[in-house]
This record gives sequence, structure tokens and C-alpha cells, in this order.
Amino acid sequence: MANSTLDRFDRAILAILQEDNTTPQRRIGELVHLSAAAVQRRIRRLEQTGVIQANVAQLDPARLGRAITLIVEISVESERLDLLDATRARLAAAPEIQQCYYVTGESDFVLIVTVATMAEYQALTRRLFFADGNVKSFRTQVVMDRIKTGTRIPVD
Amino acid sequence: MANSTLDRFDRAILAILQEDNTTPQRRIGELVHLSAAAVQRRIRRLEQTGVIQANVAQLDPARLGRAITLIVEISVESERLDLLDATRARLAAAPEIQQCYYVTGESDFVLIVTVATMAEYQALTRRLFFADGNVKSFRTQVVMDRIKTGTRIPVD
DNA sequence: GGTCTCGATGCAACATTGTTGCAGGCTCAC
DNA sequence: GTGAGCCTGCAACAATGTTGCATCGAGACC
Repeated sequence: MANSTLDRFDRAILAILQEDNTTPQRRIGELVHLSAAAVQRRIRRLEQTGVIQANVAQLDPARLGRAITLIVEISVESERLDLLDATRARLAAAPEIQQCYYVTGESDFVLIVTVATMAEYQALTRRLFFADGNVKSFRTQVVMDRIKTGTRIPVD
Repeated sequence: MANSTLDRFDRAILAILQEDNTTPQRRIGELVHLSAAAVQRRIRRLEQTGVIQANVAQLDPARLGRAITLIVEISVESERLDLLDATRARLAAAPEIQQCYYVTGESDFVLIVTVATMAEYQALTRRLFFADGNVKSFRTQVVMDRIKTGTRIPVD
């Protein structure tokens, strides 16, 4: 169930939905040469099997008062699993943290953060980094230009 | 036009659409205590004024054969504007690069990359980094766990 | 080759959802 | 007051999503 293979129709449909999921199924049908009903059934299957994880609106952070984007790398003191999991859970729960990755290499976590003001970021560092005994250090990079954002993936 | 202020209705609607933009407008109306027609008009305005930038399906990269996510930091040789712009354009055009940020600090660009194999990544480094005379160095971190992804922004 | 099953399809009817015209209400400026 | 502007809800309507049904094609098995 989780591993049905995707044919070229599925991939064509996904490519369209990834750009604009308000495209009518009839229109998708024309583009990929299927009936709207067939498109509908495929989309449902793709959703049920988890290929499509969510259907969402993408918002402009600046228009919501969050003009500042930051990229933060965190290094932890200990790789002990319970401590790591605790930190991971705290990071995942913070709404200002848009994305969070656990990585190999010099640092342990990489975050993408959006805030309205640097004061807000400072508060966040106190709340999430300084207050977390297992956070050894963190390095902040300020985003000057969001050249490319989103979640688009090549469907090949 | 670009700076109409968002009231609590707008923000409530955005919060819903950001989670699931297939929610029927009638249902949104119930949740925020407006008629479906009012919801419809607000959504249209939010789209036209650019608060809502896109409506997209989010896909599972692993199910599309891209199990590997990498975070790459690039340092450039020269900050000359024409050279920077050329690099920026090349990075933005690469489909494997899901996200690209121009940042202050030790490095100049931060990328989020998805690939199927490390061989594919190696090919990408040759094509985009080694072949670009202005890329001084790059540092790669391999993502072990995508703890939190997406484009969600607090609407407050 | 025959034939059976399975999965997918298109069509057409139907259900749900999105859209718009209209009348009315609220707020603000004068 | 009163008029303009903006927003609302309602109800009709248009567009879109959904499903039952008959059919088709591919593969398994005899």
C-alpha cells in the first residue's frame, strides 16, 4: 500500500498539483489526457497512500508581519537519545520555527526561523537555546534574500 | 492595495488555509463565524493582494524517489553584484534545489537540496559548484531526520 | 486459444462547493 | 442627519467534485 509505483499519469498530476492544487480536475484531465473521473480517483489514491501529504496555502511572511528569516545551526552537548529527543520536541513545537532538520556534520540541528523583530528572536534564543541545558552553542545567519522557497520536488 | 491590514477574520481564515486549503468555504464560515460568501470574498482579496502566494500540494520526497535531503552552505569568492546574480540565478534554476537563501555571516548561500542518490548529489556539485568560478567553497550537511518541514507561518 | 479475474477507464447523473446579484446594515466624514 | 463606501447574509446560479455502471485490456490459468 505504501509502495505502489507511480506511472507517468501520476507524476504529471503531481507536477500540476505541486504548482497549483486549485486546478480543476477537468483541466488536469485535458493536460494529462485522462477523464476528470480518472484524475479524481488517482488524486484520492495519492492522498491515501501518503504521496500527497497535505494541501496548503503558502503565505507571504512579510505580509503577516514576519519580515525576518533566520537560519540557525545548533550544536548539542550530548547525543544521548533522551536529551536529543527532548530538544527535538521543543524545537518542533515552536511556531516561529518553520523548518527543523536533524543533521550530520559540525552542527546537530538546522532551523529556519521567522520573526517580526530581532527582539523576538532574542526572546526565542533565551526560551529555546539558553534554557535548554543540552544546547552547547548556536550560530545564526540572517537571510537577506529568500531566493527560492517552498516545497517543490522534481517528479521526473 | 499591497498593504491592507488583516483583521482577525482574515487571520483565522489564513490559519485554516495554511493547514488545509481544501476546507470548504462553508466550513470555514462556520469556524470563523462568517457566511461562505464573505469567506470567499476575503480569500479572493487575500490572493489578489499577495498575502496568499500559492495553493499547492505537498509531496513526500521519499515516495518520489528522493530519500536524501542535504543542507549546503556556499561561500563565494567575490561579492561583485554581477557574479553574485549569476550564481543566484543558476541556483534558483536547479530543480534539485528546493530552497535557496542568500545570507549574512560565514557563508553566502544556504541551500536545501533533495536527491535520490549521493551520486546525483556529486553530479550536482560538479555542475553547480565546481563549474561556477565564483564558488569558493561549500559545506554539506546530510539530513538524518526532517523533524519539521513546510511553509507554515504563525498568523498571530 | 479460451476464459476468468482484476484493475482501470469514460460517460453520465448526481452531490457538493464556489460564485455572484441584491438588499440591507454599519461606520465615518461633513 | 445623510450620503458614500464597505462589508455582510441570503438565495439563486455556475462550476467542480464524486460515484454507479458498463466496458476495455492485461495477465493468470487451464
